[in-house]
Amino acid sequence: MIRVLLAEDQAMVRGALSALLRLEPDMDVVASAADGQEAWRLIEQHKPDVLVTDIEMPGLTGLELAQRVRERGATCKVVIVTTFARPGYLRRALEAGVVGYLLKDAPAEQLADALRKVHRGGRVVDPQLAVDAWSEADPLNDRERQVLRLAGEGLSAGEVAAQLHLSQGTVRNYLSEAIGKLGVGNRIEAYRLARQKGWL
Amino acid sequence: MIRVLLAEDQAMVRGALSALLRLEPDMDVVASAADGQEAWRLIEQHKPDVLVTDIEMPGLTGLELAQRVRERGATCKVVIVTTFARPGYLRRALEAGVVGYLLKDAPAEQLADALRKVHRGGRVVDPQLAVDAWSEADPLNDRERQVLRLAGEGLSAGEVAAQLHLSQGTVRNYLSEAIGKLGVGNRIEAYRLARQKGWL
DNA sequence: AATTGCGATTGACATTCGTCACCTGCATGG
DNA sequence: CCATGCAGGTGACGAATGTCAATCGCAATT
Repeated sequence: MIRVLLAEDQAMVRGALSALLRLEPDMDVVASAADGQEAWRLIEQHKPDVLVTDIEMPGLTGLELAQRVRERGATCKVVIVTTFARPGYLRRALEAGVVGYLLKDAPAEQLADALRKVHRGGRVVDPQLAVDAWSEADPLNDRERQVLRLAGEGLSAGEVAAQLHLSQGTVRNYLSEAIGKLGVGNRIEAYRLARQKGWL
Repeated sequence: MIRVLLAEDQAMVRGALSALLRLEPDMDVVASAADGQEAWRLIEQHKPDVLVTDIEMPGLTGLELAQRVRERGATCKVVIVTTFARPGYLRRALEAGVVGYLLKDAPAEQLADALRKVHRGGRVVDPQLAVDAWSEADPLNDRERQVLRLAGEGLSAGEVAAQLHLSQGTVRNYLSEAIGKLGVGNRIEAYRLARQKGWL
């Protein structure tokens, strides 16, 4: 019997995934959580074999949750199930000791199989995504990332400068560098590209 | 026996929702589709009682699908299940004759109940959302919408003008109006706000 | 002590953006 | 017929943006 804990913020999807796993005779969904904080409490309480978690959740993200599981020495395997095929996410996930990374685009039958494989000590990662993850490194440094994030939300150079205690010119320089590194034409495209790659 | 057709682009979620509904003794998921086109074919083929559809799907969106169901006189009720609590979406959905609008944030148990209620001839709409939908009308006209969509993807005024066969100045005028109507400071914020409201 | 490297800054420049007032057709309806 | 809109365009102005080269301070080398 594989004891599973589910973390997913959208209640309807959470319930549906739970129903899906309950159909498997060798699976037991011991609990489910709507965010990372709650998931961590339930992990300590139930000691599940496998944690199945989304990435983008309020409070503690799935990636941060995976890190915590590793740091605090919890014994459970972590499998990420997410919408986002972002190389940066996968990379961070693997660095956090995650042993499975599935996309919500993948067929539903694949989930139970993946959990069994992981429970036996295997790894399951979308192969196409794995290639992208190691082929393209994040070219941005911390400052560029910060500046790009804020600029992408519509703040002007001056407003970004005020928030980060930098000068307006410096902000424009960082933005210019980020635009150059990403090979695009303006801050809007830079933000979109970085976001899509999971670098923001 | 309520005969249900499921349209949802994420395979894993589609499978999970299907499992969820199959648990109900009075529900029968007769087929499921990964996009709007496929869903329409399956509706003609299976004549389901209820169509449960997502909104954002490749090709034909859930809203367009609902419109088509109404226009072509298919008898099935339409229930939208989506991530997006956007007033504009709900408004368009209701105009298209949709009788149910649920959020993926809502508890999973609610889905089956909603389908039963709809099947009996009732309506199910998130009450909070219903208020927002009628309080705020979309202030943008078609041109402003088009221009804003393209500008939001990082195109410059000149590039947008080329695509729409307009002059550069006109494009900037439309953008300026959109920015004014939305009460924001630049095209980036305008795009984000319009998108969030479901107006894009 | 001199050198190298790096984060941050400055200033100058051309381009793009956001705003506004004002023009041009063109359909519509009194 | 005229006038009242309305979609689209023009031109001009100031502000914000994107690009570069040069500078400063400071820490880590050597």
